Amino acid sequence: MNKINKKTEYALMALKYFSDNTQGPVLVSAKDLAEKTHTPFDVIARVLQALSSRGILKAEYGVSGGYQLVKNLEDITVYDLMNILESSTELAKCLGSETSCELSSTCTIVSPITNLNHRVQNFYKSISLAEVLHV
Amino acid sequence: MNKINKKTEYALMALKYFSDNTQGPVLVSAKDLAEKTHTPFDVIARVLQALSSRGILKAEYGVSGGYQLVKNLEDITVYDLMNILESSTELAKCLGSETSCELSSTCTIVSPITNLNHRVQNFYKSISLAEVLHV
DNA sequence: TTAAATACGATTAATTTTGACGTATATACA
DNA sequence: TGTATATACGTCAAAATTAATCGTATTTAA
Ligand code: FES
Ligand code: FES
Repeated sequence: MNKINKKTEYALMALKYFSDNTQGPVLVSAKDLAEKTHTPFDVIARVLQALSSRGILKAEYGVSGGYQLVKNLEDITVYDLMNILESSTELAKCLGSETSCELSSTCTIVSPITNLNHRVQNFYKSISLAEVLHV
Repeated sequence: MNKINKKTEYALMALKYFSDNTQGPVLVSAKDLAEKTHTPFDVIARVLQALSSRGILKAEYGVSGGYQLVKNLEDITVYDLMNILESSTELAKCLGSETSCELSSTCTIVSPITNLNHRVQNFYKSISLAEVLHV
């Protein structure tokens, strides 16, 4: 289906909000972001946690806590984001995990798929979030 | 999830079989291809029908019938194949169909997603099946 | 006439994605 | 020091999508 999932979409919305509102308060809570982006709280909360654990956001606990953008969008690629939020960035199930192609020895297109997979990943690695969001 | 679906995978297998066996008989039946590629008959049969309806294969009815490759793999792009066999080639549900982004006016990333979508599609349009399969 | 092949509508099964619930932990502030 | 508010995360259920199957019609060589 070649689609990015909702989590990646929500992440783009959140990051766009951060980069569009550099004047306002630095810390923005998950609740606020859910409202601003019209996304379900539970889901975007998870997304923010994931971005935080990967050093893109910084989390502040407590009453007036929230998240802060701490990485430059120029330095994050679309591939990075997918890697954090998609269940898998591989073009086929067999790639990447322990269920290796070589084991299922009947497959006739291991090397074509592997090759295409690399090309797609390199493509996504070549695009920064700054490029995507500042259009 | 960014994955190609099984139908696209099976199509690659079938097309690879055709292009690897230019010496043998020109017509190959769905049954044969299912055996050669170790794929479920019903599914690959549908795939072959789809490729046939789009002018990539030519179908021959009857007892000694089957399919024949009638298009040059150089002239088919990965995008073409996805367009034939994937439920959608768009990066987000809202793109392309009648459920337009503009209608769901709360979305904050319509133009970024649209832009990224074009880039991805152009990327897939730039790769031919010959390039993919002859590695 | 019959067997073997394509064509396709409809349905079911399997998998993946999305969202929700419950609870633990941390911190500012009254 | 208690309370409200915020992040963190394990688990589960619902929804959507993908994959596979069943049944039947049509075409044609032998
Ligand atoms: S088993 Fe990996 S491409 Fe087929
Ligand atoms: S509605 Fe189309 S990208 Fe959000």
